[in-house]
Amino acid sequence: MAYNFKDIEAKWQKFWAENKTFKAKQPSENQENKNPFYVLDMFPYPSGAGLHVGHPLGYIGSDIYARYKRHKGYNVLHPQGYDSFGLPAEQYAIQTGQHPAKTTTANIKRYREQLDRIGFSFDWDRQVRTSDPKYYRWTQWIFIQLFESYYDFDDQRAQPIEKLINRFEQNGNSDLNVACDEDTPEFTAEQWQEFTNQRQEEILLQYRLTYLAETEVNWCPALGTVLANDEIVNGLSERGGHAVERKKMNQWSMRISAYAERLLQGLENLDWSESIKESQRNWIGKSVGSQVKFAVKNHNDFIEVFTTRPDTIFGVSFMTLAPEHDLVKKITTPEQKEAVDAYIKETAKRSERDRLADVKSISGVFTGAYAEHPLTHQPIPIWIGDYVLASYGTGAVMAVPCGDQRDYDFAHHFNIPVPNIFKDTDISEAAFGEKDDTLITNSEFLNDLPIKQAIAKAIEVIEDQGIGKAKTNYRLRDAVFSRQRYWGEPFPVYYVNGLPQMIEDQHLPLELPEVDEYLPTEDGEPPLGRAQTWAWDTNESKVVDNNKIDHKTVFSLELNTMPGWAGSSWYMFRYMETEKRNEVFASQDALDYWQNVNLYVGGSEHATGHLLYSRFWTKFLKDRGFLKVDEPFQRMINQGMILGESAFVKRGNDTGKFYSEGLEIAEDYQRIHADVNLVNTSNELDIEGFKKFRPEFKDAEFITEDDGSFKVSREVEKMSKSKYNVINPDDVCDEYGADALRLFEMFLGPIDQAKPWNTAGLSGVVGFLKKLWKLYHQGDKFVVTDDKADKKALKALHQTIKKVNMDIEDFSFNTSVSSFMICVNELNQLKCTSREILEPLCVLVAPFAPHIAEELWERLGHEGSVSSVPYPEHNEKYLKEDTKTYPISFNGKMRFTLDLDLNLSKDEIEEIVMQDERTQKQLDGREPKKVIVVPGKIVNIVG
RNA sequence: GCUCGGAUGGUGGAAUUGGUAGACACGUUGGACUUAAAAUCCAAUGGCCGAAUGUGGCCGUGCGGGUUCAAGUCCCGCUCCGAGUACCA
Repeated sequence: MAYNFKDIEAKWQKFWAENKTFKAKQPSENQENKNPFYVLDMFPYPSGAGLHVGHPLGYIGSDIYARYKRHKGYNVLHPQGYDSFGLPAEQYAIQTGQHPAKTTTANIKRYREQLDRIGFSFDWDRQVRTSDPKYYRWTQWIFIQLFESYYDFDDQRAQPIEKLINRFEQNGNSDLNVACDEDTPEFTAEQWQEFTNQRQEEILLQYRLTYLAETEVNWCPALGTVLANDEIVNGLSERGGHAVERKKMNQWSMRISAYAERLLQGLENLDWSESIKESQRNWIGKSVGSQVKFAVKNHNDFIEVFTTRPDTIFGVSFMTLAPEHDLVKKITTPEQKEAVDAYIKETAKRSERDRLADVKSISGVFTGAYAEHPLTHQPIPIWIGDYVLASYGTGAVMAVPCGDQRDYDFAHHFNIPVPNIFKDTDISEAAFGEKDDTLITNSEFLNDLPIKQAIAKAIEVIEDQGIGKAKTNYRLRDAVFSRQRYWGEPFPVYYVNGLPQMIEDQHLPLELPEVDEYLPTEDGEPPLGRAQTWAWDTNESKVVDNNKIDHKTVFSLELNTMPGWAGSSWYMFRYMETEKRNEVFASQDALDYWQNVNLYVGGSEHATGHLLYSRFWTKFLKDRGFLKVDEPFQRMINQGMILGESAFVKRGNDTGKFYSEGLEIAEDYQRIHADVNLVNTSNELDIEGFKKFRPEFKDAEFITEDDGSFKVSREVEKMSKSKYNVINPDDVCDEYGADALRLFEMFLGPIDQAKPWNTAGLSGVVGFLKKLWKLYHQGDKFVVTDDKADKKALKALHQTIKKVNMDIEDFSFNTSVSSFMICVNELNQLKCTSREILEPLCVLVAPFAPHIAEELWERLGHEGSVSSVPYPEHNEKYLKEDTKTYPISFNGKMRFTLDLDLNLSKDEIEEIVMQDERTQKQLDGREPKKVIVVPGKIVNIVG
């Protein structure tokens, strides 16, 4: 019987679904007392385009691992769900008027169908959707917990806000070491008691882990909305090409900066790639230095700067403020006002990224004001420049042009003096780069000190004189948490006298209201501003019509929604719960049992977003006693992207004719994407199909090769709908089967690398599956014998077992597939039919190609699924070699090989090699200088 | 710009982590089977040169240097490509 993947795959997918083969057991159901193991994929955003072959790459890898762990006797939790809030659904809603919930549901259905065809061992009973009110009820709940908490640096943990209020009442806030806004005023216990309730609430907001603050956004006046950086192309909005400017808005923020140190330290114990950990380290950006105050002349103000190089303080020749810095307006002199205002207006048009990336154009304006150097008391001109960002550090720098290239360039550009404070150095061409042994000069008490000591001394003096203090700074900024969007979680917040109030836990979820359109309102309010029924009745504890707002018992609700990362920051814990999802985000015994994700698989592009926010929320939930674990993802594997092989046709600019790739073309031409589904493996285009593919090509003329074929050129690009290079996994499953798709995706290369998809290569794994099937069959008959296995066959099998076990642990699946091929080729050659070989082989391939394995397992006479059968383990006795083919090298170049007994000593090997006539021939009479013998590896003769 | 990756035959990639570069596949070429095609099987396949039923030589892992008996692998300096860059997910 021929290998019929269609019937086999449908049969076993049905079997798995009906028998709930991959259901993970909760602790109470876990009679066999298996150890838990949690394998998780980063859940997908269900886009309208559906899955392409790039998406399942990581899922296949994690599925192999999950199946492997089941074979190893673990109770495996391997769930899947959807990150179903997001911009694309909202964009689509704006264009079509369709409710995003509707399109999202349809997209999810399509995703599910596609996923089901690939044979994943997901426990679908546990799926989550972030846009489901039953789910986001708990996202809102976590938000409230954050609101009700502050961070204590002495305890290194979050604490309930009541504890802080208590401390205010006892001692005021002067001797607290807790996270708060920079500009929080000091007060005594007496003052606190005398503050109005309103004032107290305002102060508490400066401590809460989620708080309201003015933050900058990309505002598009024409669209009346805030844009993501993604929606801005070359400084203009992607939709409509309108101008975009930076604008301050009052928004919710998350005080993630309080966790900077713990997020940094926690990386040490994670089994993640060093590169991702390094990215997070750099993102958190810890730097040690000092904060210094510069008084502004003729004003009662100070400019605070942070510097990692306080030793260079005598090299300061100007200061630069971010154009958005609060002091700018205040200190600018009347003469400079016009220039400063114009400059601020110009910078408002540039994104932060543009400002940082552009190091070539130097721009800035003098404010007319001077600061006083805190040590020399000399006047220092204060400039503004867009290379300084308001959101980083204090938004101001003390410029030391002799030591910092940007300051150096700025000084030269504006003819500002560049005093040199580095002894015996040349700064005529460029700023001086740091060297440890350099001495400081022209710096009073720092003279002739090397840099390290000068830094220490400078901090000492700065602290003594009360002009600053040692400080550790982090680049990590608090995360803006408000979005002016419809399709996100509503905040469980209403406003009384402009102050936020939380809706009580028992009244959650606060569900998204209906709106007539998904656009902002006329006066620039977020889409929720369109809702007619969006007010909170505190007596009834429910949402009521806006016209009932009386600011006494009925108040307006928050109009912003939460960002995409809200729901994805805690979903890994939701999967742990099955029964009590309405009562808790996850129950304690489930959390205790599953702990955290043992293996997380997803893209490295989330390095500093999702992966940092999830760690933050996990730490917070642990601090407040809701979790026992400090980290969400213990081990992580990052899959690379699968790229598409785009096809291009050449179209003449003048004649509009299409030319086959090999032809000489007289006129200028354009390269146009052709749908890759219209091109065969020999790069020949289906001309008729192409004419139908886009109506405007209907009557086009095609100039073919001499043999009548029309060829396209190929180029590797990102797989995307707009490039017409998308390969749909459904099509691959239809034509070759899910097992072939799974094997091929793994065979393509290392899971963590980007690599192009090439459908032609599929025939390799299809051939393998056929050969595997053939091993168990003779003609139409299933034939497996109880014959004693051949020694060679045992060796082939056990080599493969050893290799595959190692490979799975290392996530090196491409080499596993290779070794399966080698093994099957060998067994076919040996005409092996022995059960002793074929039964373990079947289990061995099961995680990779589960459908064919289940079928063969059944044919081998077993009942039930192969998926929990113990995984084969290799036996060294079948692998033992007693000889080794030694490469014999001369000066590092291999000249011939020699089979030698592995038990030979170094000297014996050397003797045999030297006696070999080929050695004498190579040496050609020369006397070797040295003979290097590495037993079991190599012989190298030097001379 | 900054941060993090990557680069090996015509193609995807392998190389026990410093020890025979190119495993395994795809593709190509030749052959077997066939009226023919598909499927299947067999053989060859990094480049150049030399041989001509001898198994030999040179070059070769993005580029330029270095360390070493030995470098795809380690070090220094570049080039190009990809990802992230704080409101895409």
